[in-house]
Amino acid sequence: MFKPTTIKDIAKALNLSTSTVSRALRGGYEISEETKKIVLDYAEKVNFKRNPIALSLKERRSYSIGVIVCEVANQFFSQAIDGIESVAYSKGYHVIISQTHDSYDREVINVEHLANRSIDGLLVSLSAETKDYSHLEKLHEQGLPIVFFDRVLNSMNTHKVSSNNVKGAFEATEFLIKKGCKRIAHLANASQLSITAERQKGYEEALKKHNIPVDDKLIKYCKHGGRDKMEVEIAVREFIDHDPPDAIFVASDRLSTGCLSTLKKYATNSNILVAGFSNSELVELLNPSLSYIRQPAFEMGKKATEMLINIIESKYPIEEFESIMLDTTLHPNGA
Amino acid sequence: MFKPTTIKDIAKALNLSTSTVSRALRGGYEISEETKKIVLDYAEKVNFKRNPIALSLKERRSYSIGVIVCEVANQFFSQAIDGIESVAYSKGYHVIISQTHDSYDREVINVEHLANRSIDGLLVSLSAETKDYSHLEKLHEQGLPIVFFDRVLNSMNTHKVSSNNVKGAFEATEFLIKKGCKRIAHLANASQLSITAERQKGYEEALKKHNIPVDDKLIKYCKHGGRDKMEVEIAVREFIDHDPPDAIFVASDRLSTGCLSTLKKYATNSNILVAGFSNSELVELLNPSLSYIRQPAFEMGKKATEMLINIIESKYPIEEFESIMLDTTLHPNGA
DNA sequence: CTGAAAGCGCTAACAT
DNA sequence: ATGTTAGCGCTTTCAG
Repeated sequence: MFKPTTIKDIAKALNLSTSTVSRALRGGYEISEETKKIVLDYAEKVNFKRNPIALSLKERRSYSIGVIVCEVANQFFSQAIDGIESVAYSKGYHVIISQTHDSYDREVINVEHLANRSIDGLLVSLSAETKDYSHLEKLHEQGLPIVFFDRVLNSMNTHKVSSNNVKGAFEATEFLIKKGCKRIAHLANASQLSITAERQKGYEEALKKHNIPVDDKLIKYCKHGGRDKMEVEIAVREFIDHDPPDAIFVASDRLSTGCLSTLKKYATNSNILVAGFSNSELVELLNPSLSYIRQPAFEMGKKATEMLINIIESKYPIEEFESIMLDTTLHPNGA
Repeated sequence: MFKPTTIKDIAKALNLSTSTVSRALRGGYEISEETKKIVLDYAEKVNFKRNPIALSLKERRSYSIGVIVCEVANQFFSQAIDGIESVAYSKGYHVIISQTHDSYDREVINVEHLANRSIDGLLVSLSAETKDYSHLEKLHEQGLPIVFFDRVLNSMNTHKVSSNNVKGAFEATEFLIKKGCKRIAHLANASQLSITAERQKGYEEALKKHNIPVDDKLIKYCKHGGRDKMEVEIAVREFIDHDPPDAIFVASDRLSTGCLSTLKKYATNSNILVAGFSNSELVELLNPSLSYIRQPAFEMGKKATEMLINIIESKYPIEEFESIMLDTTLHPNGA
């Protein structure tokens, strides 16, 4: 069995008390250099590691933070996670990742699970299906630090990090307009998500600026965020099957690729331009091609984590919360 | 601050002893139905959750397993992780994911970190850079259960799960040959990886079967597994810059896409066929197109996790270890 | 059927 | 400078 050396083992072997060993190990100034050296050398020799579980129990904190995302396979989220880890590790925190696959049920289960694991704080990007927020609100009221990123819950009073979705969507839509498109459809994510409303706003503002009427029939929502491939295919086919648009503005990564697949399958020579949010590294290789809006995912992950650790380590309850917004970049592509 | 209810709180509130509460909570048969009901109801009411950290300390195990992969953004690994989670969750284990980004240093740090977090077992796919295995061997000798998947360490006596790389590579190479290709290059991963040797073996066997000589100049290794984009670009350009091959067989996911990018950039109309390992869901949309070998990633994750939990929960030390091999599937594509 | 007490590994008053 | 002790939350003998 896996039975690591404990402080007690060392104390016994060296004929010292556990507290002396403990203090020597953490370099307490009250311990003589001599003893310190003996202890340190011996600890080294037997490959001693303090048991973080015991520590957590004592300190009532685990030095780990939980992350709730829809899926790590999505490049936006894996890049954000890299950002999260970079900050967390440097401050001595462990990161526990949990995927909802855009399912509300999984989100509830995972949040509970993480809370049970005594995490010190939670980084959340909501699942596409989530409409009821009580699982998060309950924990927040109990004092668990929570920071939202990307898909935020506006009604909760805490730090939030997102990209400037309105502006990003506006730029992409205007780009399509300047390419000469008049009928621009919008393939959107689940309607209750913060990003959905924001991106739709940018889309509509661009249309209005250029005197193109907003047509509700040209807007479709995918309530499972594209987790179900068929829902994307159905939505796109409704666009193209009669009176097709000359462009589609797509609101998120998984939807963008789903949209391209459908176009490739059912509208091979259609010349429909597509612009959409995507952080995939493969975008440049795609055909049909995709003009894409890229979010500063790594940066967002970093910022959110810094904010979270600030709350966790703050001596006093925080009253003032920030909402940070980072700019996206548009990458034109294709004909 | 975040201070959950404890068993002690309940005991006090109900005027019982902590042991009675503890037993009632876990349905101990020695407790009267009446008391049990009172305790359960009250626990429900105050939203009591047992503290898993205290439990871990007591039981000397954490019901969590660590996973070491190079990166979650790689679809092969994210699919494998889904498989891992599906088994782990159903058996009551938590999954802690850790990325090496194919760096040896990160691998060492992460392994130590996980071991310190008192995980009950470790699932490992080696980083491309790793040549020294003492960080893993040390833990294994101390009794930590370890199961390898995909990039296995053959010299360690434990369970292993991989796909049938020799066969997969053979089929892909033979497919290229049957397409009429004669000069088939091989873009390989770091030479010390198990998968590299196996896939090269399949490649060479296919060539030999069809009486094509193996040419060392047509084989290039990427020692950072493509983490450094330039290394892929350099390798591919060496292939194509003079006397280009008519096909390239690529040994892994990141390399496959890197190879396509380079071809798109420097050999747009070359007609070089590419076949490679990839579990990306975007493959069908790529241009240039890629014939791909797909690994049963989800299945591999499941199997590896089942094996790991078997070791963890086994009453007796395990002596007989298995090496499972799963079949890949070839998906022809393009002209 | 219920309670008291010890112990998991570690730290931190509080002695000495 | 070092030792003793209590306690973090929970389970589990051992008593009653």
